[in-house]
Amino acid sequence: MSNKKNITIYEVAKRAGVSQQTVSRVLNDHPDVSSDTRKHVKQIIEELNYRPNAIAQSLSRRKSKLLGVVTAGLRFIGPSRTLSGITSKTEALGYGLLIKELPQFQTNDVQTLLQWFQSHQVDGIIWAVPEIGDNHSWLDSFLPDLDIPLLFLTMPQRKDTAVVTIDNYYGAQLAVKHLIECGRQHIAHISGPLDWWEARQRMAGWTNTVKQAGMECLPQMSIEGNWSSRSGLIAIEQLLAQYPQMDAVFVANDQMALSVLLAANKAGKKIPDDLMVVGFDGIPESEYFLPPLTTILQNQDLLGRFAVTELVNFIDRSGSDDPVKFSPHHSLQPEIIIRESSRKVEMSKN
Amino acid sequence: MSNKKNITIYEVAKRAGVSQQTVSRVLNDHPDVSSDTRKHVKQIIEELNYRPNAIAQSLSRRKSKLLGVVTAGLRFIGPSRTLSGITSKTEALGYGLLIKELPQFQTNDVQTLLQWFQSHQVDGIIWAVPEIGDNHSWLDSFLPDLDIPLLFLTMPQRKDTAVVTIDNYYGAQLAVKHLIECGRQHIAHISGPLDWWEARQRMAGWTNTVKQAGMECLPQMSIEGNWSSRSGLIAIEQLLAQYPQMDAVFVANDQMALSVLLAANKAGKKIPDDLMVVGFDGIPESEYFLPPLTTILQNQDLLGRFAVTELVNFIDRSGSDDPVKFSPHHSLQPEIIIRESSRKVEMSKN
DNA sequence: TTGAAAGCGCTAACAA
DNA sequence: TTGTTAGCGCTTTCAA
Repeated sequence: MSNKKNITIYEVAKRAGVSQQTVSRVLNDHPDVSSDTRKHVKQIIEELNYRPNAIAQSLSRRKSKLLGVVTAGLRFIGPSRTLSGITSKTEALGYGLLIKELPQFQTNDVQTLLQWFQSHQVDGIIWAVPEIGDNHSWLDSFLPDLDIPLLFLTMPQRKDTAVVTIDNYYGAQLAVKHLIECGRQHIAHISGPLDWWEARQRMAGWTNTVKQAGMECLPQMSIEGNWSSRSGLIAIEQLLAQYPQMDAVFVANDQMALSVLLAANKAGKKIPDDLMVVGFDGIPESEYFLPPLTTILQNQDLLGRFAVTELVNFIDRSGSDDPVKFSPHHSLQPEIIIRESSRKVEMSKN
Repeated sequence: MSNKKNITIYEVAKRAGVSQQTVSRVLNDHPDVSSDTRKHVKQIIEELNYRPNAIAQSLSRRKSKLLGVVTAGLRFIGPSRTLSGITSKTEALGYGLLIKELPQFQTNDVQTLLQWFQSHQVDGIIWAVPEIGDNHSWLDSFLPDLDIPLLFLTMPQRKDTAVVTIDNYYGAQLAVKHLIECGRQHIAHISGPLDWWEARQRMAGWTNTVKQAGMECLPQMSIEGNWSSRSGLIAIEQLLAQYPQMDAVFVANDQMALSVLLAANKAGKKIPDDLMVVGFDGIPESEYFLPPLTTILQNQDLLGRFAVTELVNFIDRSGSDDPVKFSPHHSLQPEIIIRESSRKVEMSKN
């Protein structure tokens, strides 16, 4: 039972025999305080176990030292890893974090959301919802008169917009080039849902790399999944039927790749000999799939951390001199982890 | 560029030709406003697109309509699913959410954290970090003089403390009973790290259920893992060596079960015929393991939602009459999902 | 039904 | 180096 009423800066001032302003100065490490006074005030603060009221500070400073983050799909591992990166970097830079998770990836209530953050005086916002369909179409209408810096994750480069993303196109290239190096000639693709920008990027990486290698790239060589293991299962079965020459498949995420492994096995296909499989994401479990899965590792934690750094840098700068334009575009490169599902088969003949 | 200065309640009042107090009454649906005035003011608010400053409201009301959540390990699927439940229920109940993720499950900076939340005037806190080792030992010292309701997730029942958890003991019982019903006699266990309360509960459920069935329960029948697939691999290999009679294994999470499947397969054990495997968690991928995994489904999303409901209920009540004691204890029951990894073998003989 | 004044706990501007 | 006086934008008395 802490019966003490809320201790304020006035209590401290009274006890210390100084004005509340002096206490405020001590709190904010203002230089104009004699070291004796400072020491004394600090001691009183300690004794009273006083902590400044952050709400009052925010109101007065018109700065909250709070960031806002909008996310979606935390039940999936990707978004939550990104969030984890965001939380840790936010903390490290001395900010707090206000979080909103959209119930869907698509929402028509953007304005309310933005206003909520605004009314809470957040110093910056990270929009960590990937571009799907036209779920970013509101940008044109709302972005111009938002006076809070807003940084987007996982969407295409865009004029006057700050974006940090992972290079999915490059990741797909890595996957396909690896399969080609392994001598595969008929590389199929199971894509993510193609209204997702990321899925389209991965597919484009596949398409172009295959073509550039002078290999055929036909419609029956790819099937659209929806990221779930179940959809991967359906896709691989269809692929097995409609594209029997297939000797490798680049799957747009590890969950789908998991069931590809399973179905191929059931269909009597040996992996990697008959069919090589490469996934995407680099989830920890992929190392223990049967067989262990070659995959493209995207460091989503880093993505989140990077986004926060970028945003806070801007916030700090913008306080000073000229209003810098805030529209960097960065894209982080994933890397390939080669495992048994695509281990080069020994060429015993040549 | 929104050149308009921040619109305040005064602007609205001036434009509407009323006092700021009247505007405030309209904002808060106070009854004492004539419906004409109300309508008029609302219209002005609309025209100006005015939104009250939440910070100022918090300061004045001494209530923030914000909840705080402390989490850890968001890179794992469990904590993030719980968080997801928390975000959605928080939103649904009209609250905002301030989040802190601990860098480790163990922290010695609890006081700072609590004070941070306190200084931000949160109306309640959810401590969503599972009990590991003595990472909750601070409870005795700090809890008494915290004047914010605090609700814990995933720790043992405790006097004068609000706890919501999943019944891990019961879940383990479900798993083992199922294996016994399938006729298995030598049921081993791969546990989680035993400094985790949840891991101990699951192990206790295994131990007692095995014993109650009149079966032996020896030290060499269980091995401690650390939740990772890698540790599951090591554990099953050791188990295979030191407990060859084993005809079933209850694994404390699905990640470890994944590599059990893999290793058993490599060792020439047929699943489920030679070895039945039951996991814990019910991750979506488990349906696509090879073979599909029987597992104990714990609904962590629900856990999060439930916690928020409980907390907000208390907050709302506590405003009213007598200071109700806040120390409910609830435990949610998991359920079993039976799949191929433990499908009852046909008894052709009897 | 409405308004004026005070205050929430702090910071900022100006004096002293 | 310190203190005084105003706010920050709202809600809460208390009058009218």
